[in-house]
Order: sequence, then structure tokens, then C-alpha cells
Amino acid sequence: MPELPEVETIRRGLSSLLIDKVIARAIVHDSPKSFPNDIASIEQFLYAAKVVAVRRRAKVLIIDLSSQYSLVVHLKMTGQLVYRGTEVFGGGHPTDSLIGELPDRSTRVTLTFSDGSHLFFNDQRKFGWMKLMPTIEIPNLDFMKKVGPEPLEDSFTAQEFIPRVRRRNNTSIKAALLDQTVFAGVGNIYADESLWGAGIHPAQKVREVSDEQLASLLHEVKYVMNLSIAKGGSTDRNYVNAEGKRGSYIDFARVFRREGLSCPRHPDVLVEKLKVAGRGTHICPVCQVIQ
DNA sequence: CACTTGACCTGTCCGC
DNA sequence: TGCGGACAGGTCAAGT
Repeated sequence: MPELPEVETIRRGLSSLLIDKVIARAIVHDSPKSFPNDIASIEQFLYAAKVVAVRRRAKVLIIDLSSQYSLVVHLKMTGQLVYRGTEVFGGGHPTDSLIGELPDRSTRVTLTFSDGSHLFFNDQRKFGWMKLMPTIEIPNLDFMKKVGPEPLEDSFTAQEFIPRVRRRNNTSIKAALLDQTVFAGVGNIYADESLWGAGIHPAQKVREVSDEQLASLLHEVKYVMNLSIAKGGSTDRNYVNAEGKRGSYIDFARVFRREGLSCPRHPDVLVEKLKVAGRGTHICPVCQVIQ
């Protein structure tokens, strides 16, 4: 589900909602990939631990606890982390959250804090996971060892990007963008949006894309991701932020999920949908032509 | 090694 | 209405 801008939006929300909360209880409803820890370590390192920081690396969220342990969460396709406080609502709108009463049938883990508030980990498709592990061991996860740089860091320039992406010279530029070892955080939405922005066909081989085009593509990646963060992420189907609310980037999307609608640059040309790198892919057939 | 494909799951949508 | 199949924003294992 969420890509870098969605995970960053959730991180910001959780950071303001969870810091200094103390975990009192955890319930794993149905999530075989979450909490393989034994009861003793849960009691020792989760219960009574205080949230000290909420970080993000790539599409992974890290909730650091005062016990020197962390909750590490990957939302994959349909995961959500939704915080509910203890407010008691009278009549009228209980909340403008997109989702209703929690826990619901997709809730995999419920964390309860000492003030009675809750954090719900929902995941319709059960691809995601939440793990409890020593904070110091996070960098040793296979994923963390392999994942590439953060693209929104100022230090990540075309000079860094070009040699990394050229390691994938024989594959399509879209597959290379989705490859988290080249750099972190792009998924299907921002791959399509940035390729449209740079005027590159997603199926173009990396070796056939010039350095100048690659520099332009990186610029577009940064642009669409920063814009999306400013809009609170993209809600196409499942994504909601920490308060259960949708993001609005999808309203600004130029090609993603816009097949049959006009290209913003060409009112008479319709966006087409095809399959590239095994993924649904959206292009303007005039802006994006195989060279 | 580089690259592609299928699997992991559940829910929804579309055509018959 | 019911049913089958395709598809969904991510990643990993197994295949070529």
C-alpha cells in the first residue's frame, strides 16, 4: 500500500500522537508474521515501555521504546496504523476518520497505552508485519542492509543516483525505480508519476536513458514525493494516516489511475494503461515514447 | 550474477 | 444474483 510519502505522513502523525505514551498491553488478533517474540520478552521490553521516537527508513516505520527495543512495522500493500484516543463523543460525528469502530475484521495487532488510548495495526491482506526487536539490531535486518539511500535527502543527487541506477542497465527504467536497492521509497504510484514528469517511457531500458534524462527523473521523483507529503499522501484504496484520514495527492496525480482521461500536457490525448515490470502502468502515449 | 515471475493474502470489480 | 477471473500502492524466493 503505502510508499515513502504515505509512510512519512504516518510517521509525522504518530510522532505527535505517541511520544511519551506508555504501552500497557498488546493483543495480536491474527497476524502470524507479527510478534514472534515470547511472552517473557514482550513483558520485559514492550509492557511499561515509553515511546521515545518514531522514525522511518525507506517504507519501514520504527517506533523506538525506552526499553532499548523497537517496534518495526512494514505496511506492505494494505497495512494501516491508526491511533484512537480516549475522547468520548456525544451525538453527531464521532470522528471524520475513514474507518469505523476499531478493532475491526482487518485488525492484526492492538496496542493499548496507559492512558487508555490505542494504536491499531490493520492489514486486510496480511502481507505486512510488526516486529519487536532490539533497537540496535535493526540495521542488521536483511532489508536494511540492502536498501538504498533516502531520495529526499539533499545529499542524494544525480551524481549519486546515476551510477546506482546504471547497475540495472539491462532492465526497464520502471523496474529500476521500483528496485529498493537503487534508492528507497518509490512504489507504483510515484514511479508512474515521475516517469511522466520526466517524459520517459516506463519500458525504456535504463541503458537507453541518457544521464540528462536520469537527472531529470530524479528531480521529478523528489518533486512528486515532496508534493505528496505536503498533501498527506495518496489515498487510492486503503491508505489512511495515523488519524484514519485519507490523503489527497491522488487528486493531483497526472497519470496514475487516470487511464482514459486526458494527459495534463495534451488535452486531446488520453492516458493509457499497460503492464511494465509486472505492474499496472500509466502513460501518456505522446509524452512518453520508446526511443 | 542479472533479471523475471510467482507467491504471499483478502477483497472488489467486471464480464458472462 | 452468482460465479470465475483479473487485479490491487510491496517484497522475497525461486526460476530462467
